Amino acid sequence: MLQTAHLDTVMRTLADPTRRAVFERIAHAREISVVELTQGSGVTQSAISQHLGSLKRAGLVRHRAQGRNVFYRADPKGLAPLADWMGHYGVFWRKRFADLRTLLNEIDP
Amino acid sequence: MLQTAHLDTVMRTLADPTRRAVFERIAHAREISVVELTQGSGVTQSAISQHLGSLKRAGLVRHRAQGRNVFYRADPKGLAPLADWMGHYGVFWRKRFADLRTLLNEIDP
DNA sequence: CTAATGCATTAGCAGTTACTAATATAAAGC
DNA sequence: GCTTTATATTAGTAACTGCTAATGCATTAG
Repeated sequence: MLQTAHLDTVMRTLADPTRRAVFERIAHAREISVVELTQGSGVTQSAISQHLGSLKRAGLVRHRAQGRNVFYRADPKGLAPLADWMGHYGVFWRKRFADLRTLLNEIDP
Repeated sequence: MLQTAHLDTVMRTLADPTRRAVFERIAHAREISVVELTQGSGVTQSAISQHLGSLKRAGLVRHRAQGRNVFYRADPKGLAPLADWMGHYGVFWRKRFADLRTLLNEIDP
């Protein structure tokens, strides 16, 4: 399934704490350059660039080149596979909860 | 942060497709034994057992021993850190996951 | 009791990954 | 022009991970 493959990519991409921190900084800033992301990250510019490549391939961020800078911004749609996956659990746990309530009401009306 | 450490564990645990598949099977069944989980999983019982250990440590599942069987069930609260994290992104998701978070906290198995 | 079953644990290994260092490219400043 | 700055890419490496095979330990079956 293509859907599942995409979820796989998103999950694996966000699983790494350093990369997730990069994503969070991008998401909280409207737009941010690679220099800024590198500063205070604790890793080299190379590492940041590689993480950005992963985030980009996962569809979690977009970028825009301006002069010798490249600005990154989060793509809200990128989290959709994860949101869908979690939403699914919300639905059926709600249903299970409802079933349990029904059962309890039948036992003790 | 302890919260962040927990999210880390949950994310890393669910990132592996095999392990996530195990979790999904557990969640969809009310209760399921290790034999059943092993059947049709494509991996050995040893692998399943190790995945169950990870899921347990991440707080995503609970278990109950009965005779020589061990039955696993999903702990809805285990997904709370993930729902919490996702709630920080976007208006649409914030509302969805605020509701889910409430639900997860209401359930006490 | 002995054999078989269910599950967990361990060791070892192959594949993956996150990192640094080095290098390439291109734009901006001098 | 030459130098500096911003980013990407590549190679190499140490650490991690998910797997199997082997083993141990209970519990049930015969």
